[in-house]
Amino acid sequence: MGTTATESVPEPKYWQLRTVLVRTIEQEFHTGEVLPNERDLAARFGVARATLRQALDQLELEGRLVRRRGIGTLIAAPRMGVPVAEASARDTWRIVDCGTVPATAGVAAALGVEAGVEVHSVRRVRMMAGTAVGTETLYVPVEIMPHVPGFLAESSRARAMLKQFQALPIEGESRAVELGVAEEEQARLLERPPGIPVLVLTTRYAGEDGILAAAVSTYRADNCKLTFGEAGVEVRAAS
Amino acid sequence: MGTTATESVPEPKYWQLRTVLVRTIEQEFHTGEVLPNERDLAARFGVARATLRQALDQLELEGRLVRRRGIGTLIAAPRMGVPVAEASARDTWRIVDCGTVPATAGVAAALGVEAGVEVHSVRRVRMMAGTAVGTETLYVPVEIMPHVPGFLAESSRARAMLKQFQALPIEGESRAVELGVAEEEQARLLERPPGIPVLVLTTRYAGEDGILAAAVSTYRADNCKLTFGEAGVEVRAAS
DNA sequence: AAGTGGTCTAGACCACCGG
DNA sequence: CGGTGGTCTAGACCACTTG
Repeated sequence: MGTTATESVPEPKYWQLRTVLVRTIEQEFHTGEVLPNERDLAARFGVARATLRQALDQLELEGRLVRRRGIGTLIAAPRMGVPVAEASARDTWRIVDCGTVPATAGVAAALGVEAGVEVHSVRRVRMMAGTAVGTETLYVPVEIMPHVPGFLAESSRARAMLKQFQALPIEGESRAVELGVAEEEQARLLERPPGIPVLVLTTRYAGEDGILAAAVSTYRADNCKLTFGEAGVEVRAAS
Repeated sequence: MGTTATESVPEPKYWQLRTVLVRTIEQEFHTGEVLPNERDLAARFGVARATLRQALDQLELEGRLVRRRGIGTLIAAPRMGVPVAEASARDTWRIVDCGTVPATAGVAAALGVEAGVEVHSVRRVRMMAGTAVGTETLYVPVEIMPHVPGFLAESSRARAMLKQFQALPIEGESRAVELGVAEEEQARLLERPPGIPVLVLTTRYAGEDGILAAAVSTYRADNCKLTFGEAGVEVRAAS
């Protein structure tokens, strides 16, 4: 409603610039097209390159742009919808490794156990459209799954862990989503530099007597839109 | 900074700096404490202030720091868990305004109707611990709720709309979460400058014959962690 | 080799907060 | 007033991609 016309403090240049760029790319560019290079754009708008880059940073965070070193700045494709509900399709996941280690403080909190308790962990990468969109580490206390065979090759052991996990008497799940940045480990798995923004999804699997397992997933925030669909209510956005 | 000498591609300084700072603030600082000012920190680490700020930007995105103009940089409190399931507590919401307008392209897509169709909208701000943590705009096609009284004061009309919405025969909900930045409107409601990162939650309410309503919410990404099904056993087996 | 985005610097000025 | 973070500049060099 009446937005005050009086700006006691004029908006920063990079934000004005972003607004102009949003309009421009919505009206004059299509997915995959290349913007003029940063030096030209900065000159055209009469700002320093650093200021222009601040505006582009915003647009990249919104998923409107993709910047590729050595190539240029492109209009991004719409974000992929990544279903977070239980999925059967195992082939969209690639197992990375697994292990059995004492729980860190964070993991222990998610599992509702004491820090240091031994837990199994399986790390996977989620693939969509040929690219890595997310990582997941599943944690299950050894007490919950005591009979994981130890003599197998790592990939076989990981599969055994997942199979046992899927057989657990899970009664419910609770999830949380927050913003984070990819550290070295995740960044490598996502094939991106460290520091890229990610959506961090924490899932807790509850049984009758408490938490049976927990998973921490990171999804590329530039690429991905996490979807929580109730199976019956899926909407056909495709047309 | 004596780090590993041979990096095929040495990590950027700001990332190394972030790593150092993470360790420092985890070990030597508590919530609410104030870091040394940026100029001192930059000097201490032997980098330009802009580089130090790049590292602080990362930490702010992760919700570890809060920067206050004129005050300093503080260690942030842990993020608030914001339940996203249906809540009864209406008092945590503050109605802003409402209206009846043609659907924009985005809204139309969420509702599964054609752009331009008339829709009711109600805008609210979600308050937690005395601060605005999120905004929400609810959209319901006029066709679904044809009998909203038009002669009332705005606040009464908004309440009437919400009441009618809650009486709709909703059979299921599907949600999506993605990253965005707050534009002028949301930024004002959140009492923050434009451009702050937000988690954008899109909820679609489905009835038997299609989408009855949709809501677009934005939550401060620095502050908030969206939680789904906190109740522990809030299960909904798809059947 | 030429062109792109990514990083980094040194310095300046501004808006805000407190005493 | 002095101190803080926020913005902006002009320039430099690096890493990556393509021809």
